[in-house]
Amino acid sequence: MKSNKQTEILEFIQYKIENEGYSPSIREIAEKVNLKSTSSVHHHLNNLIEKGLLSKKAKQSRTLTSNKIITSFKTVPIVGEIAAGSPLLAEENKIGEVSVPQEKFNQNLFALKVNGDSMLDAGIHDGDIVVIDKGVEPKNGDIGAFMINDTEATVKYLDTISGKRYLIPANKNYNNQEINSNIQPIGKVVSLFRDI
Amino acid sequence: MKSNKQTEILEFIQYKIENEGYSPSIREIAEKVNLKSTSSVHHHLNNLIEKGLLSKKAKQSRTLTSNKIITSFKTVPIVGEIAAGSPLLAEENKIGEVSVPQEKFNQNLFALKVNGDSMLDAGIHDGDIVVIDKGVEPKNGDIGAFMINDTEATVKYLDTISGKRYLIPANKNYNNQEINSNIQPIGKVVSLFRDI
DNA sequence: TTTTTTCTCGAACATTTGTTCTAATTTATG
DNA sequence: CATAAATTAGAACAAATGTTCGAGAAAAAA
Repeated sequence: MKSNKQTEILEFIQYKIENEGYSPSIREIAEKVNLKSTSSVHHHLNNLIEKGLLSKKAKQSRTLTSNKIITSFKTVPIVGEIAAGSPLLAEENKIGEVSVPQEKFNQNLFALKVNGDSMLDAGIHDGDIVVIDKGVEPKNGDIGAFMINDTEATVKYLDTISGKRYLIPANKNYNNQEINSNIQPIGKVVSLFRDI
Repeated sequence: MKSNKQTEILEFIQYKIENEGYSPSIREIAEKVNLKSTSSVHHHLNNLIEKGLLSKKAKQSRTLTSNKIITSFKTVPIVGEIAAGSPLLAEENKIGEVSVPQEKFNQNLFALKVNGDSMLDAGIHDGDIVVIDKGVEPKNGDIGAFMINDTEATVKYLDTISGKRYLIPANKNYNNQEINSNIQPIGKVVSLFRDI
């Protein structure tokens, strides 16, 4: 039976963290929820911590954190057009971010804005954002991201046809491209985002 | 010319906030970046604030916030298959979550797992997650979510053909469906997620 | 009602923490 | 080298903040 005051306190803490970017102090909480004594708040905080709804560092100010059980997401940088020579993964080229479930993938993620319609038949449209896992080398049948001549990035199917490996677009207006030393795999495409 | 120390400080603050959930104190920063005096840190903090890279509340502890321009995300529930009669938007039916940029949309968002390939030519595949804005009524040409007979949800194009309004699939194997009183618009499809 | 538990208050205390000032040190500049 | 500017250190101070204790008030239970 969670008391009304404690709900009030919890919600204020969450509001404050989300909107101000830092935890409220005990006195700020007291004022907000109309408690005259800091020890009253202290009491409720300990209660909330026991219930597992809050965490804090002892004797340190403004270290309250909410333990709300939500899926944890991480942000992934979207790298824009790739200028010749500039490293693909540099944060400097960031044009945006996407948010992906934290557990799902490892650390080596980045995103790329798709240019053109060469993968249209795979449901990948111009302007879509694809998330690429650098830690996974694309295998036959996978959709991968590849670097061409160290200047251009492209997203294509990878497959082997009569012993030779090709980048294969999902659009009949484009041709297969045999893989040579100028083409380096970047990673596997694992996720896709689209604004409609 | 951003000094090395200041970069170090900025990165530590960002790291701390992201991983611990709250800002470090000045003394914690001093120890981390090997400065013996709190005033040295104080000096650099003011510098970073002048440059617009940081914010803080004066005389209040642990209120440092990074001004890094990042998109803020919110989570949206994914509602699964819709059983007859059960309300579509109930959190109880949640089978997952997606994360979308906070500013972009209003509050009335939920997500739906796409069943079937009736929108294949629009690049919407079986198993994709579509985000639906309940606050926006789909107009002609939009992709919308619709409730049929209060039991089934579907995602289709909406358009008017010779004066009559139709739900139009993006797949030639499916037929248009004239809108009658059994079909209610839920909202507009605004975003799409796919795991590949 | 009586008893018990929960909640609240007030005050005092100990740390933590931000702030300020001056001087020493280092680094850049001419 | 001499000078100026930037960086760092040290100490002291004031304010903010978490913590604790005892007692009273309110609510719940017996």
